[in-house]
Amino acid sequence: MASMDPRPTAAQRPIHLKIADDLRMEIERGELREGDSLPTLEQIRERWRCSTNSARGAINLLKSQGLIVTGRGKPAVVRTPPGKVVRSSDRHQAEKDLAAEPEEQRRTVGEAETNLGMSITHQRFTSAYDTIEAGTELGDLFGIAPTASVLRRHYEATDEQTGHLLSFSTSYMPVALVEANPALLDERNEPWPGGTQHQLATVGIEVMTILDKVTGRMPTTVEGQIWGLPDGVPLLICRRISLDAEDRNVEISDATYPADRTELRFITPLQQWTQKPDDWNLGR
Amino acid sequence: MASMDPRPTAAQRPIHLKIADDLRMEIERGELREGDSLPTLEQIRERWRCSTNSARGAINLLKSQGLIVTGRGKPAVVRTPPGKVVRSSDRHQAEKDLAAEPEEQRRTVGEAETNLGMSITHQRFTSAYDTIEAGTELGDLFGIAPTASVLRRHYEATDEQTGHLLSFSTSYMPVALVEANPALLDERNEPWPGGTQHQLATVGIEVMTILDKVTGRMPTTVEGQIWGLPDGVPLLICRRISLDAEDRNVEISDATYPADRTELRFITPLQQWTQKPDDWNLGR
DNA sequence: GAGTGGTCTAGACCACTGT
DNA sequence: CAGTGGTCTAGACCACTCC
Repeated sequence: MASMDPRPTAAQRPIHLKIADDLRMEIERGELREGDSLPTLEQIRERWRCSTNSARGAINLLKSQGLIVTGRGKPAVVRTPPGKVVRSSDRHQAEKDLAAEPEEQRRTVGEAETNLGMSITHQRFTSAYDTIEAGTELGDLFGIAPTASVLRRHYEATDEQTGHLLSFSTSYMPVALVEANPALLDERNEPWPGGTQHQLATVGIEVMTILDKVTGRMPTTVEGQIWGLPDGVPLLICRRISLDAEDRNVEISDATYPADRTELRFITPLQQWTQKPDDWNLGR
Repeated sequence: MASMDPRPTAAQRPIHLKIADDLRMEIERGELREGDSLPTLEQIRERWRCSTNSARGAINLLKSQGLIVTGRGKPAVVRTPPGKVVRSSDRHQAEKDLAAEPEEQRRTVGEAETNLGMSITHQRFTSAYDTIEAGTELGDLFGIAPTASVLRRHYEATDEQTGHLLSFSTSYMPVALVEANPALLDERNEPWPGGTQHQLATVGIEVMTILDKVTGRMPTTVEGQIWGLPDGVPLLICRRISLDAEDRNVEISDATYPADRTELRFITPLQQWTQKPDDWNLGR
């Protein structure tokens, strides 16, 4: 098997890969720790006897893998991953419970509080509503005509100091479902006390199941800028579908999260065995 | 605000970013479709009047964002994302149900069948057991001493044709929990009919809750090779913790998935409202 | 102002694809 | 064997940080 392998030998392996591997091993062995400076380009050139561009190739590779961060005038340093903010699925039940509370209760728990361990005063929260045609994708999901109207609600929060995004999501609901309560179509009613689940309640909809679909991809250049992401940090992409008692899709929400500072957490309760397996507790 | 912005003007913006943006816009506008060839380096040099290295810079950027794939001798092409394999949390309940079935039932449903829509004959499945010290991280999670023994089970499946990884996971269980049934410590008993939940049943443990923690990061060079990943594809990282009726952690499983071909799906059932919200069904 | 990374050029050679 | 991308060199200039 190894003999069939057309891999280049060590000698002809690209030098920038060799450099990057050596540096990565130093990081993994702890010789370079978080926050430490990497060798300068000059030092890399001497140590591995290569040109500037090859040294840069190695640095770029490590950067694109999220291992280091760089900046003009400063040496590249080993990246210190930020702490992760947890977004747990038990929030779904908590929001449903909240929606059944009387208004004065609901008011006390704001929407913005969903967002991170950051002081609310430093974030700017915006929401915008519009109405669009469903199109084929949303039409299929909601089981409505592609020409039917869909209410699109866009939410984002930004850090006032840095201007960077802190949260970003878009929600879709069929207009036919919510127009019975015109207040739901007006963005001036945001933030709505009790959130989406209470909004749906005002038109007689109780959400019974929530389905989260999670995947990931790299940000575009623009996305990297607006989130303030260093190179090499992926985005987590989450589509949340809310279903009512008849398993109708009543709301779809798309959200993106920076993977380096986000942990999505999902809890699955299992039903108790009605009958234990026949070799239950063999051990005693 | 804009006036304070020290961003370079269009003129002094790095040329490789400009090239990459222009090409990305062509892709987004549909002028370049999936599978289409990008301009050659030569053409880029002419069109944007730059050097080879700058043209390469643009190509590398688009590649690291997962938008294109490249190969020697072939022009770069717009990437066609592979179909996504769904991994749903309802499998947790299905596995629990299976574990309660008699052995002949359990045998019919193999472990390998968990893996993708691929013919089983073309994949090679391996498992390896060893016993390690818990260490502080696992010790904390299991509530055992850092010096206590933990059974580590490693599973992977590879595509026999390409040699690429198809699935990869590592599972941890405290030895103290499972040693009552010595068969559990022997990797020659893999694949175990009924899976981990049945294995735990033989030592008197019923899993009642499963907690999934999901995040993402870029693969290292080696990880990219063994999964056969093109550049610009992140890994989804999933840690699954199984809890018994007393909320003890009884098993921890770490798995990684290539984000471009994986969708993780989580279902959250909500409890019915005992009392409808007081402005229920305002609309009629 | 010295040191550092970021950008850029012009051109060479090699590895691979496809005709 | 022509065309293409991958690697590499040697060196220039600029932007930025830190002393």
